[in-house]
Amino acid sequence: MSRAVLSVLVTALEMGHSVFMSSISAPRNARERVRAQLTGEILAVARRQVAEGGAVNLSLRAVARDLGMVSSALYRYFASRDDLLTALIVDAYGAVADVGEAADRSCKRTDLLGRWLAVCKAVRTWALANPHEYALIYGTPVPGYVAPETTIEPVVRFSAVLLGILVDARADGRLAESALPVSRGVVRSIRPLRAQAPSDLPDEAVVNGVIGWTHLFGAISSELFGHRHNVVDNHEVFFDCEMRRIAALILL
Amino acid sequence: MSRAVLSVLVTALEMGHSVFMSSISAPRNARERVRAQLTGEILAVARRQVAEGGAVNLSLRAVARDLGMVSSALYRYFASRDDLLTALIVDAYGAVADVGEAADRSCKRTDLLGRWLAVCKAVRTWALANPHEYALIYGTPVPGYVAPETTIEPVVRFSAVLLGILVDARADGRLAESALPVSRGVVRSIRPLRAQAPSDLPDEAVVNGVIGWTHLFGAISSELFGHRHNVVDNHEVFFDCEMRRIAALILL
DNA sequence: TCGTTTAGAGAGCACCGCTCTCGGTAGCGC
DNA sequence: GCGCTACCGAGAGCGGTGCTCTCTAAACGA
Repeated sequence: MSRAVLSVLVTALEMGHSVFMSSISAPRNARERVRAQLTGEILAVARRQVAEGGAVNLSLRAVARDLGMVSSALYRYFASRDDLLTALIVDAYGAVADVGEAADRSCKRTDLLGRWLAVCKAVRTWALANPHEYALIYGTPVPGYVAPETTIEPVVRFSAVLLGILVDARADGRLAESALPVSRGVVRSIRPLRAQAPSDLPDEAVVNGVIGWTHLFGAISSELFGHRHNVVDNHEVFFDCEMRRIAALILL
Repeated sequence: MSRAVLSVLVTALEMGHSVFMSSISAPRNARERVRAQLTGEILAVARRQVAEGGAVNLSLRAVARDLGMVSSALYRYFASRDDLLTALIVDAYGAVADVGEAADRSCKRTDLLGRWLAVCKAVRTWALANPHEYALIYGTPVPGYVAPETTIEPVVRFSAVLLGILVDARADGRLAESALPVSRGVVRSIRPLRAQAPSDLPDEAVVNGVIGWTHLFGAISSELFGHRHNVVDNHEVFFDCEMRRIAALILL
């Protein structure tokens, strides 16, 4: 998927376009303009409802009522409740990528640890502020649900942030090397990511990147989903500590 | 909560007793025996339904139909759908504790790395075999849901397994020590767990224990919830690798 | 201006969780 | 052994859900 195509997709989403039912091109006439407008309003109301009561409590009928229309009319814009939820999921992925990129950019390129910690902190802060949207992404997936292609772009964007730190660390000779060798089997197991990562990035760095990424979302989920009840009582302090320890595994 | 009380609770649950609506004592007469029996059947059917379609698709009416009774009759046994789900959640916590304990026991006491890896592998295997029950625990919590006291016991049991490994490592002088000091703030942040852990266990070991625990469930959730799509393609191999790397952070 | 596309309203279907009432019965104390 | 009572299951019903289908009216392109 080319960068140009991606940006069109993103633009369409930002304008409130549903990628699922309407065309991706910009509104050409009044009808399409009002359609885009209403699609955006539906998404906004749905987003607010999810923010307030979680995905379980998202009701098409309630959204319709809120907008002063009848529930069946909503189906002109979203084919199903799942479709509406999917749009919100794509949004949430985008938000995570946004805050991650912003945090990374706010640091000096050479401050590798600072960049890593800033990204972690930014994602956690966003998750705390938007717990239900976080849960949309990292909570229980809907049984039988398959993530649409549209989620690929923001996910790639976020992983690019982490990979960027690793690439710069490599350039500065600051990649950590473990005593544990990376076996051929492990190298093969990460082939999908390997294919997207710069080829001069050592396998070990890629492995450690996945570990860091896993721990980041593991720690946030742990806190947000209540699994640190009776374990940790100052989540922020502990989070900083653990992300530093994970960083020590990756960076010198 | 004393050990004796705990074992009574566990026994009651194993017999299919609902801790929520019926008394905890063993059935004293025929009436209570048949009640316990039916409660167990309800739980079994509900468990199967969750296993097949996830928690979202658990329907009281469907459970009732399956048992040849009318839906309202179910409310004699469980006050609400949430109550029924809660019973299943407690069950799932218990299952995790069970497989963890069994895996730990199957290893030589001095084989610390082996014990850690065995526990991790056992939990992952259970999660793969029972994905929806895993999601019941580590997926999105129901908004407004507060875990009942009953979940404490199995959670403590599982954490005792991990702490046991740390305690034995300490005894054998095989606790890893990081270059990163554990600040006073961090020590304070883990006070709740500190209070339950053996007091001679160093703070750093407790911190690392939480990190290991976090990564274990982070990695399993990552795999099970599909976040390693296009990243890892041999999950088992990578899981083994990452849990070894996390172990290196904890054990010598 | 005329045919076509599109949007919204409304009724309705099948399901859901949950409540309440009512009649029958099984187990209890006496 | 008998009567009382606690309990249990059935049934109807309420308000809610997602989703479908049909109908009318309005906006559009030609």
